[in-house]
Amino acid sequence: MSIKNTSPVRRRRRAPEEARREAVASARVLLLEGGPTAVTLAAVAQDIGVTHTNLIHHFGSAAGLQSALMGSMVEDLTRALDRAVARLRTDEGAPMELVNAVFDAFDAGGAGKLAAWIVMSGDLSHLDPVRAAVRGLVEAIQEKLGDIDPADAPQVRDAVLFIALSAFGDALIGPPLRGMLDQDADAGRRVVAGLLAQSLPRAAKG
Amino acid sequence: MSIKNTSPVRRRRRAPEEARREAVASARVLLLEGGPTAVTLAAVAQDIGVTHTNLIHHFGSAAGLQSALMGSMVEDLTRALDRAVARLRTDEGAPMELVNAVFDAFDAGGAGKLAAWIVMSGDLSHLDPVRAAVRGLVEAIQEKLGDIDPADAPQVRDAVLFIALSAFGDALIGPPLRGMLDQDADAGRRVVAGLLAQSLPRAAKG
DNA sequence: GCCATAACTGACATCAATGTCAATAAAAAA
DNA sequence: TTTTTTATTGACATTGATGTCAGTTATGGC
Repeated sequence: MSIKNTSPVRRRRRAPEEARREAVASARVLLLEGGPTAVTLAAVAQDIGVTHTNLIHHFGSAAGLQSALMGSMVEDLTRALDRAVARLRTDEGAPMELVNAVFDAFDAGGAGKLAAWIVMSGDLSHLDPVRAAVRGLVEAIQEKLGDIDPADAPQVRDAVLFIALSAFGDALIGPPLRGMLDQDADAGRRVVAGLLAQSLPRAAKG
Repeated sequence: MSIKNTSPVRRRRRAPEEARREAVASARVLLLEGGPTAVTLAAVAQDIGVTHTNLIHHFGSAAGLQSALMGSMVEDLTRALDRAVARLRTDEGAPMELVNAVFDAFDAGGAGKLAAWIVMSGDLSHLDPVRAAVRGLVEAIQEKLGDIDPADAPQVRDAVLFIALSAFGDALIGPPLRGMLDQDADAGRRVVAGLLAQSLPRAAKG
């Protein structure tokens, strides 16, 4: 007679939001450590201790997981930019503060690298939330400058474009490029802040 | 009795260098059109009309093909930077010329996107040839400025750093970012050139 | 012309990633 | 408690990318 040794396997069961949160967090680490190809269902599943089928259940597909990852990191980038805006609106921060905030936004959690991945993958729709944050940055700077000559308004947009391009570039190739030029880690920020101080239109401070 | 219908299949046979050149050219197009995941042995093989086994024969492995692609595009980037240096040494070019040259170098043939791919893939050794080109750029600018105060030397390195960061950033996210700010296609170059004119140390022109 | 070299191919084998499906177990609802 | 819902799993199937191998054909050197 065969003994049915059906020892009931204990399972942990998390709320769907928690399950998704855990998976996205793991996927983010994998992306930054091993690049885009490292983000696979199997890798994430093993990392957080579930089966890859479980991930498909929660995200629908591998593309769904990647999409959720993009959304999460774009959200973080947007939040970081919004924080920079808020700080700009309250403080009397020098240009260096603004530059640091934007550089940090692109650097923290590999947001810059992720943005590059999104661009290279082709679907730019994930970047939509960034648009509002960038425009908020423009408005905040304009307000901070007080009443500026309307003719100087384009300069603010130029400044934001320049800071964003530099911060993005720094997040991706900053380390190797600074190595080529024997520059320290803060060189990018320092240079950009210096240029910004020269170029931003002066205005009557509040 | 079976008739051996061995109609001899006609094959074309190229010199190995030509075969490699064709494959790398195809791989580059695939990379820029479809992103890193689009560069597969099967895709390249079908594109140039050979079998994927043939590519393995010439490049040893898929990684070998990717490495050759990286080498090819880094070579192009280096050449473009060297051309910018040469132009800088002969002409009386305005800052805008220099900025255009560097922006073009990162833009042409998707060099910037490829550099991002290399960085995200993790093996930075492929970027080694760029180091010499970047340093050459610094020296060329210093010569062009003539005898500058030695105390101003760091400013040249700073200038190269922010031009390179901006050009690289522009090559990757320039289009979508400019879209967010309602800027035209030349905005990035214009802003950087303007800042450059302000920041470079003045010196007695030859 | 003849032969050695190597460019080239087709037919496999392998592995990883994705996805399907039925069954199971945990939690909520009744 | 009983029922329903659903998070979770294991056992498949499928597809694509990579790689191996033996054999075939083109080309240069003799």
